[in-house]
Amino acid sequence: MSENLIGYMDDQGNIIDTQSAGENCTATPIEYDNSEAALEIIRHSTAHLMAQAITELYPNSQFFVGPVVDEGFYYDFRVDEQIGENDLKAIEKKMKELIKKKYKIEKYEISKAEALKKFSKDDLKLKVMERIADDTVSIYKQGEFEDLCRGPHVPALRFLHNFKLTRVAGAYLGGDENSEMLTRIYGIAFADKESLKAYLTMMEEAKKRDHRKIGSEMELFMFNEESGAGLPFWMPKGAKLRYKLESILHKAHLTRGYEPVRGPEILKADMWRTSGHYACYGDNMYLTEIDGQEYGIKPMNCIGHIQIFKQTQKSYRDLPLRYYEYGVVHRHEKSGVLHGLLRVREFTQDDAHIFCTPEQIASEVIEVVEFVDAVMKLFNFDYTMEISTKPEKAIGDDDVWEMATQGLKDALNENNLPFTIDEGGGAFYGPKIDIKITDAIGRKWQCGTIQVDFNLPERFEVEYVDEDNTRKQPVMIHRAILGSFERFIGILTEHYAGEFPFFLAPTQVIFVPISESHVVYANMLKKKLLAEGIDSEVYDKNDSLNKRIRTAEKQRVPYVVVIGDEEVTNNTVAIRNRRTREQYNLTQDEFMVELTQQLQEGKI
RNA sequence: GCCCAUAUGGCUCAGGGGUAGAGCACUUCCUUGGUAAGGAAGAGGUCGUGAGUUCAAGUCUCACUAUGGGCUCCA
Repeated sequence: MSENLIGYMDDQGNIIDTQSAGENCTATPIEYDNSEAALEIIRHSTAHLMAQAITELYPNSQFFVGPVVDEGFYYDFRVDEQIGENDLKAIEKKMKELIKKKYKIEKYEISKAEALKKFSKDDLKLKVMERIADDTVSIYKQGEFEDLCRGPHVPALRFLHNFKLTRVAGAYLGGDENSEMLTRIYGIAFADKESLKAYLTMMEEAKKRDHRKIGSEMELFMFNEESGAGLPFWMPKGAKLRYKLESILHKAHLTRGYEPVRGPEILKADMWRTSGHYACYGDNMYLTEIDGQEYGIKPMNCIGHIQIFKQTQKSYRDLPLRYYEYGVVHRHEKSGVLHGLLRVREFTQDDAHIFCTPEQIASEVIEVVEFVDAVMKLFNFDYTMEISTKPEKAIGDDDVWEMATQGLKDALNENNLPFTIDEGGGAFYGPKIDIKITDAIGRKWQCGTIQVDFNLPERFEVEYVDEDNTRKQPVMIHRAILGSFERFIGILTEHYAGEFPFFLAPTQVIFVPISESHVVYANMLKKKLLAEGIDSEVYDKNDSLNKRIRTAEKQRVPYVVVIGDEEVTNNTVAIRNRRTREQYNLTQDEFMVELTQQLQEGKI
């Protein structure tokens, strides 16, 4: 047996640890390294080692589950003491002490009945066993410590060295909000020191591009304690960035046959009763009273668009009719889930509603999907699509749901677009396709969404006159591509680490005149750029040249342009291109051509 | 909402039961410099909010507010 053998993998991809495998196991051996299978074993055992250390430090602790997850492992447990980040070091130290005792990890099996008796005083273990169907359970033992566990584990503690406990958190027992909250400690482990170090470095890098950090460094947006949580303020730089994104998208909507509309921010509560939001979404709505009547601030824009559609009589010739709005909505998100721009209580959706016939659903959905793809390509985003089906809390008939869901699947299938299914994840009024993009730290965020809705047109009695002069009900397709400007800009910021493409950068050019005599030329160029819709600044503060270049660079602007005697005399510019990290000289005309070309890149 | 942590000048942070420090930023002056920090002087905070303990509280306790890490991943 190899020194480095820590388990086997059978034909089905199941991991068998050395404790479970017989003497002559013929399955593929798993060596101690950073392979997926090896890491799973190592991390699982590290979780146990952590539990053992916690038991020694906090003798009253009781353990629930300690699985391996995408990034490392965790263990949920109940403990009398409060454990904070500062206690993690002590636990790590104890873990290292335990390793020195060179325990083997042994396994034995007992019947479930015996196990129930053995752990009769441990209600968490009993809870765990409730979820086990088998008649026998396995127990792993290392030194004095033993734990009910399915495995797999490394043969001995000597395989565990390169780990780090990363954070302590609270977690509901079984993930149920109404259950008791246990303490959870997360950790990570690798087969070698270098990989652990690389992982920790990567986490540091991810922190550096955190949109909250960059957003405050670049003065894009802010929050304010006195004003309330989850309510973002857009500072001049952020507002410029946002305006550019809005403009790009505005043009893209017009070329795709959308028409701009706008509804009020607040509507009578009866509207929300009719729509079903009051019943299904009321907990998340901000309600108020005006002149003795209840009103609700809109959490969605659909109602406004429906009213506009209904204002004039529509013919089948008007369909598909596409209304779009940068709709400001308010939603009461739980305080604990707020997160920078990625989860806020007031945000602006790039929202549209397409009124069409059932026959037009597939082609409209395809067009939206193409629109989504164009936007994602513009920013080089990877994204995935997911179809969500009927949730528990829903309105509308089952067969209506079925028809709409099938419509979405057909649209994607016919175009060979891959998707996954989220059973029960739909909105209460219809099935949907969600577009999820991955941010710099690998987190997935739902951005765009395409939702088919047969319910609202019925509830609001939306109609059009068909070819045969009868009144029919159109279908509504709700869709957003960015999702919200807030979240999307948050993700963009992390994606680009603040180095936005030229067509989005809040300040696109910074001029640094070498001395006072060059300021006039710089200001003239600034004006010229502004006429082309390009934002620039002139850094003529009384600082040294080097200092001003440094300050300009730190702003992450695409172009820093130095202006001196040479440039003024020859009508040229000396460019520092921050995106390509190159330095070169251009004539004024060449410069204008280069910039306007880059503006064009933002066209979709 | 729940668990844990954090909250000091605009920003980043140090300090720590006896009435606050640094760097950057800011203001003024000198310097007019060719590609990532020239020099000098100066202004600015009562330590998130409220209450309590104490002769004395940024410093201890409690509440609140805000921020951060979590709350699907099954022995």
